[in-house]
Amino acid sequence: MRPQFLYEKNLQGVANSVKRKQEQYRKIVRHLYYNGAASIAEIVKAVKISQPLVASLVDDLMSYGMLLDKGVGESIGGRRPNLFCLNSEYQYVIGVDINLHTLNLAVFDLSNKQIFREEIKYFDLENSEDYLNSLVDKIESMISQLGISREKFLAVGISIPGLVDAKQGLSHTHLSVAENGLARVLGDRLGINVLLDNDARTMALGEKAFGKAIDKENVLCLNLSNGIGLGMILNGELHSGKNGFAGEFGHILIDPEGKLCYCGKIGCLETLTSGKILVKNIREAVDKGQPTLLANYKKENKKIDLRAVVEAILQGDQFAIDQLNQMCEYLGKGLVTLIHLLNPEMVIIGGKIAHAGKFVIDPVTMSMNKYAMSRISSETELVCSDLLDDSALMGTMANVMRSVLSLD
Amino acid sequence: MRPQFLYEKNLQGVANSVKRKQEQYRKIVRHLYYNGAASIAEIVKAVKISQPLVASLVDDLMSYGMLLDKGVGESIGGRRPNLFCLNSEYQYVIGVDINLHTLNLAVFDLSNKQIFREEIKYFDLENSEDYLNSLVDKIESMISQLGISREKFLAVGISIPGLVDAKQGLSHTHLSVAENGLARVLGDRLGINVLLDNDARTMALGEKAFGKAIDKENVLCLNLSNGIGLGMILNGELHSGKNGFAGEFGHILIDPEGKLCYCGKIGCLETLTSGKILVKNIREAVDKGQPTLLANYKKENKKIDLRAVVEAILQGDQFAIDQLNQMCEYLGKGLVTLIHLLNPEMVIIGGKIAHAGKFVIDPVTMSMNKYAMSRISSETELVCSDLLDDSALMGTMANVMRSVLSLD
DNA sequence: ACTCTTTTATAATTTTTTTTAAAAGTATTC
DNA sequence: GAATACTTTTAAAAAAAATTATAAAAGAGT
Repeated sequence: MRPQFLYEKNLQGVANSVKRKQEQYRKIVRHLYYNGAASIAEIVKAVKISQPLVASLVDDLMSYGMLLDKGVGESIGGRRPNLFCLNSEYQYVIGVDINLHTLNLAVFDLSNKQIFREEIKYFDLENSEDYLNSLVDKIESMISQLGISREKFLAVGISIPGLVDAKQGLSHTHLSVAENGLARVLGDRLGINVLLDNDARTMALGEKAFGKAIDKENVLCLNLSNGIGLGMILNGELHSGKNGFAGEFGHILIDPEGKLCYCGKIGCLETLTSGKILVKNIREAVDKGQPTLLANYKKENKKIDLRAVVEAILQGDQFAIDQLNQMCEYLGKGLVTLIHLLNPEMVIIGGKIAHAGKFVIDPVTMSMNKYAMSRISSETELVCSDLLDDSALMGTMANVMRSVLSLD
Repeated sequence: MRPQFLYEKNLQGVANSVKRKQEQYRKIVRHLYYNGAASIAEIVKAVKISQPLVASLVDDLMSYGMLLDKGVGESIGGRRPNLFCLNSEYQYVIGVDINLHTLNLAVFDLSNKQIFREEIKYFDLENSEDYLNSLVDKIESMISQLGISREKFLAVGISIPGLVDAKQGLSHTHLSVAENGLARVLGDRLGINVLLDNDARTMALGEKAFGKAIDKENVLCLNLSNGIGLGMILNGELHSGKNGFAGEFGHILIDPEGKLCYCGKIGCLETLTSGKILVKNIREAVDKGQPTLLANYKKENKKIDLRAVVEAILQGDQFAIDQLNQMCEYLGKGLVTLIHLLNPEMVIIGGKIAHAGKFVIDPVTMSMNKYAMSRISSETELVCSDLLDDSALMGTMANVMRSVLSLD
């Protein structure tokens, strides 16, 4: 059986019995992917198929090379079970995390291990055929470098900033040169299925699958870097809205008397809270002679960017901390709106600013305490991501597997 | 077979085959409830069960009296099909719409027809054993008046304002005298299962099942009366949040320099936009001698309440329209936040103010045009409910049937 | 009148489950 | 420390359930 069989849903002109069998296989693979090695008995309970049938399905999957016999496990008071697990080398997933200035690539095996990882700096995102070509080249060279045959790749998962319509595979903000839709164009060129989504949403999927949102049903994931992104897990599912435009948290109104935003509106959250603003404010202060660790950067002709600011904060730089605190007051205000509307159980802060840890969490918490109805907000936990810079990349893997193994 | 069989999910200590059969029955009943009369062939396509099996399941349901043979239908080029439909008198649902000052009661049959309907005015909601008793009395007398045996009632659906945890059957804001949870207490007293939810969410369910949200996946329903409620359909499902506190739209921040809200925060949307404020402002103006149709009300010693204001607006009262327009500007601001965050395909305005029709829609639309990013908001349709005062009551029916017929 | 459809009923076959039994342990008792 | 009782896991046989295939019925269109 071809590896791709998992991917082929909604098969047409195929007997019903074939579809049903596929679904049964998928249930088993799904369970093993999400829960690790299991005995026949455990699978039976999880997938609600009878034991003789599960045994024969597992046999089939073993004969295809998709499952491996891991030998006997621990007994819980009777005969010791035979454990089975996914053959992690049976298939692979390519993860592509597109950022404004860098590109992260990875290849995952079915145990979610990154068997290849590359960070390409100074890979500036631009809407050109050239960018598209070199993106394809990078992926192709990764594939040939690994020497894994193309059929072994289940899909390519892509994370990209801006407005994305995942259902249609369209990226509206970036790479609109791909006229038939980015997913389609890349898929055709690579000969591998491509799955696309917005960076904040992809991060949310990463957190749900591998981070702090595991087993949570209503979680908001903030991507705090130069802008503000929001990915939402609601009722256990990623929320994308009608056109995939959901999550424009950066452009909600916070200060009606505030500054003009680049989006044309006044007082958007992003005019008050964003990495870009933070850096800008600090640069201006440094120019005016503000004493701060970051002033040394300038002397040494190093660039004061967001990474540098976060570093300074972690080193205890008083001025930078103050600036962040101010920002967090506004961010808290915005978050309160989200919490009042959606009553999530957890808010996860990710992106570059998440590296600041308690230096973000504490002031945001204070702001929330001030502005939120405590009955509602007290049910919401505020934490920093522990996947950090990896969350989008891990999210691409999560997105692919979620799509492939979904049961609908 | 007892009518209640549909309701009994997660049966324990029962053979798997029995559960599966129940699920098959439920699929068929579900299809007939949501789509009306159908032939065996149509059911086969919809529920994905083979034709011989569907035929025998339908036979069973007929013999239980749950289904009726509607005779032959139109041919589409071959033998004319035999149509089957739900026996609408096989079971009934009680709907209870609790408002601050009135109580709406109804009994629905399985064709969603209100076979009984009563509006009880001056039935002020208060947190007392007395209220609970007279609520039960009203329901009991309705039941005995109809002469339908208790077993025929599938469930009681209740809509109530305030914070509600539907999963647990708890009403936090009102009727907390019911110590074991309102749903439980009423259920025990009535001897019928009780389903509880917040009024705005219940309205959203009503709109999704019977109103303008049919076939839509992402819809926001506003309950604009004395306060502001919000019910959200996201990814086709009602969103309640972790504790059922989602939808506190009235308490999102709109004006940081604004007035103190009764919730303790400053500048909440409800301090700027709500029926209560509208009425208050108009009353004050009337006292100061403002020329308006509503001034006559005062002369005639009639009360200036929200209903009167809406009436005046519909009669073209310039001052009242102006006041509403002002309110709508703020409401639009708030809605923009929602639309940016959730990218819904439709926003439905319900509640007493929805009676004003275009007098709300137009100014809110204008405000949205001003404050929203048009790429996102242009995908969102803004309409008034056509269920109007019935939406919560219809929603209780929808809630019960959704719960009973869900396939999980 | 004939062919072509669609719907329904019946028979045959396949699939799946339940039942039963065997295998391989653990815990306990004497 | 072996024998026994009790578990859990797996395998095989028997029974049940569900589907596919086939045929018949009932009508539409030409």
